[in-house]
Amino acid sequence: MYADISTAVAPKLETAGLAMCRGLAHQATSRIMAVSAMQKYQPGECLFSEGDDADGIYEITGGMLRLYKLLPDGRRQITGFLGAGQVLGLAPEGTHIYTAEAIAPVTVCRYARAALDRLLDDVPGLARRLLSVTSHELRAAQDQMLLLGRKAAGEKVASFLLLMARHQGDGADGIFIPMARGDIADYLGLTTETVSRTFTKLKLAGVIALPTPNHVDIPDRRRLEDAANGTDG
Amino acid sequence: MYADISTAVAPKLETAGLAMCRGLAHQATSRIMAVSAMQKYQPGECLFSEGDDADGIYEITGGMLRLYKLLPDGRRQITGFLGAGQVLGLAPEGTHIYTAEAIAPVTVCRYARAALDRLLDDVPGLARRLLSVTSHELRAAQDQMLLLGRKAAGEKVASFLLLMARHQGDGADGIFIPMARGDIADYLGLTTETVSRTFTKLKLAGVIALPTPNHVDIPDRRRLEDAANGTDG
DNA sequence: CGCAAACTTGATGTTGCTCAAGCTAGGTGG
DNA sequence: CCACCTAGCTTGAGCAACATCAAGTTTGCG
Repeated sequence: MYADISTAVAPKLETAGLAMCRGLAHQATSRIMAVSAMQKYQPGECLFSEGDDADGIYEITGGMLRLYKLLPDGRRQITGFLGAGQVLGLAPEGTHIYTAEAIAPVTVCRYARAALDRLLDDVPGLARRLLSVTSHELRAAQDQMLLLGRKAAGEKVASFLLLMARHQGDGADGIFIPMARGDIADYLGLTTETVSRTFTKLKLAGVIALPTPNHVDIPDRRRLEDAANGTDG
Repeated sequence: MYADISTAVAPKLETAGLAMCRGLAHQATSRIMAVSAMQKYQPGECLFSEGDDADGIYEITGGMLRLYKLLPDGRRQITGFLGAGQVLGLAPEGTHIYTAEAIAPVTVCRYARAALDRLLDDVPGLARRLLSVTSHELRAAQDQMLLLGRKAAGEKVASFLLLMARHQGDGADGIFIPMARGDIADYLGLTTETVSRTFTKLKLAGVIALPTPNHVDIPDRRRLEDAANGTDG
């Protein structure tokens, strides 16, 4: 009845090519591809961990993964969920500052860091491309700080659902939630129980429908947006 | 008895020059300086606001400012405090995503965005320099997400004090706090009252001393670090 | 000296966490 | 094909941390 995870979370890889090379000349593209390799990861597998040497940069071509940081006692903060077309692993100090782990089966294109670094001075537009990637990550991080520091549970969950909807192309009412409640909780700074209760409240209020725990229908986008900003009752 | 704000928060501008040009050739430096201008802002004045066209990039040469985002109902999240040597205003979509406002009297060097953008393809190393700036911001943002989402009030305040200490050169025990309790609260996702009470608790526990509300002494750095990670009792 | 802004402290309230128990669906083996 | 088992989700009851509301107190400035 519903699409399974592997098809649902890898919706639309641009047939034209990889995001890393978007807007670059053909010759630049082929030089970049020369230092790349495709890899696959199963759910639960790590691409790299916090503290590892950052010797690779990755672009996701399919699937979904979570990025997170841990405190010494095991508390976890998920800093982002990444899907097809997104780039990760650009570490400033040569060391990864978060762990990257597959949620759904992931395929990535891996670029050797040292080689890419050498191309940086050489390939026109590449640095600008990477700057754009990092700036977008930064923008997302700042939105998330506002959410974590100042939004109430209901607003957090509503914001999360809107993010997922936007991420899945905004077209249909129905969105697929590939991650577990515990992952959502660690992303929003809540507990599993609070996330679950908040889903139930939104359902009872008629703002969303939950045909299965992993599928959310949004009959009225506007009401969800109000819930996300506290602009509702 | 204590240094006033203007001297205390502008400790050590590299005499050699501006951070923007760090590591660049002399000729590159002069081309960058050609598109720059010095400006001053008094406490409370805005360099730019969330949503404004991003037509300038700024480097702080002295003073301190706060960056923040607002929710429609006025709740505020401060995403960072910036001091001498830090760069801001690199907006991905041509629109600023936060407001930048002076806390202490600020002097900045402003680079016209369009001009700097043109230099990007032209001046070797400049793109790399900006990439490094953005990557550091991103790293700070991710640390802050962990703090906002998963740390308790005591851990948040202790982390903040360590950040301030690091920022001020780590040398002496005494650090100067140029911002108000309300600013600290909006940075840590707390209220003014909770910040104040938490200072008092740390003082009573002997972890810090508070000779004035704006001066903190840290007799034992290690204990404060434990408090910041929840590694203490 | 008086005022305003910022800080501190206290009393009370609410949100979301903790602990604990059922529920549901998917997968496995008889 | 069905019973069982497990992992993840949901629900409930009680509680703790932090917010809110409301005074005081201190500090710097005109």
